[in-house]
Amino acid sequence: MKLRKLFYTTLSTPEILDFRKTAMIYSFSWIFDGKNLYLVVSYNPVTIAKVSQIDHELKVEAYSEQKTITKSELSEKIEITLGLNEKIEEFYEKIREDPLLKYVPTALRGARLRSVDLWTGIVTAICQQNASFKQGWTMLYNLYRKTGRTFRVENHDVLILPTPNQVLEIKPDTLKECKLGYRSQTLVEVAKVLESGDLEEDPLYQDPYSAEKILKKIKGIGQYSARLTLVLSLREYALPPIDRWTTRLVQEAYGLESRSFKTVEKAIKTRWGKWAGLGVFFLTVVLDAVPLSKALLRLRKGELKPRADAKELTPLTLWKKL
DNA sequence: TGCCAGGCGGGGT
DNA sequence: ACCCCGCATGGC
Repeated sequence: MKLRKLFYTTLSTPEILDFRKTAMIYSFSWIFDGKNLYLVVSYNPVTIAKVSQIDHELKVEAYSEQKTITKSELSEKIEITLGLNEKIEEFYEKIREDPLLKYVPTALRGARLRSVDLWTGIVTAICQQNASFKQGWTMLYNLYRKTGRTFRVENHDVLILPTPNQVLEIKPDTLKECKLGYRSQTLVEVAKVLESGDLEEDPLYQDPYSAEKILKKIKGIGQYSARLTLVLSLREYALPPIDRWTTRLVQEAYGLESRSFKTVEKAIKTRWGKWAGLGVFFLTVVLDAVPLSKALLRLRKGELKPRADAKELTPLTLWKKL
């Protein structure tokens, strides 16, 4: 399906913005092509923004099945998606000397988190459960490729995930081909909940504690997945998603006696404050999301910058590989 | 082969 | 409250 161009607008950028890195991090090839970032702005009607940087502005072109969005609505959407209004210098101030994140303000200066919609966020989190980074991103890739829909923006194909309703229609064999294993049941659970309209979205946007509680009601969504979803889709950083990987790295870096959840959470909140969730996100980027044993070796050697030359699959090279 | 990986829920204390 | 186990699947 080819989308029609509606209009374009421009957006002024904050002083600290590295558009290229922001666009690259954890993006598949259909999201970033090396120059343009393709963002799903709406599912109904499907509307995609093509974003590129020209001098000190962002050029934002809207493509859609139907004209319903206005220039100001689009601008606001892009600002939120790219976190252009976040005072990232406050975060940098907190982590300037941090044993885990000290290179974020330099090596990744201006990189922001590219947020996604709630549904895409939950699906992403499910794929990260009890699997390596590589396996998790392969699962998500399979879902897009085998069950997603393609929309053409000029000469570029943009994939979007099936809607919850569409997930419930996928044949079991097709879902199995995506290699989610037992996680596919959770995917179906989430699709059912979103489709039923039972998910109370309002409290999700009010305080993070009730948001976490609401998401955890879904069978298969625990604390980690709930919090990761909040980070990825609502830019809610107060509650850090803590997994085995983060736990061990934080324990080692800060010399914690215990690696209990409470101890690790407290250490993270103390160091990174209200930016805790963003800190966990960037921790995976600076360590190229390598498996735990390798990550620990890198920490001991002080190799806490992402490898620019990486030939492997990393958060920064995903767009070239998948 | 066997074990582990950005978890999770259920059943045992 | 905790502790422990099984759960698909792929990679080593």
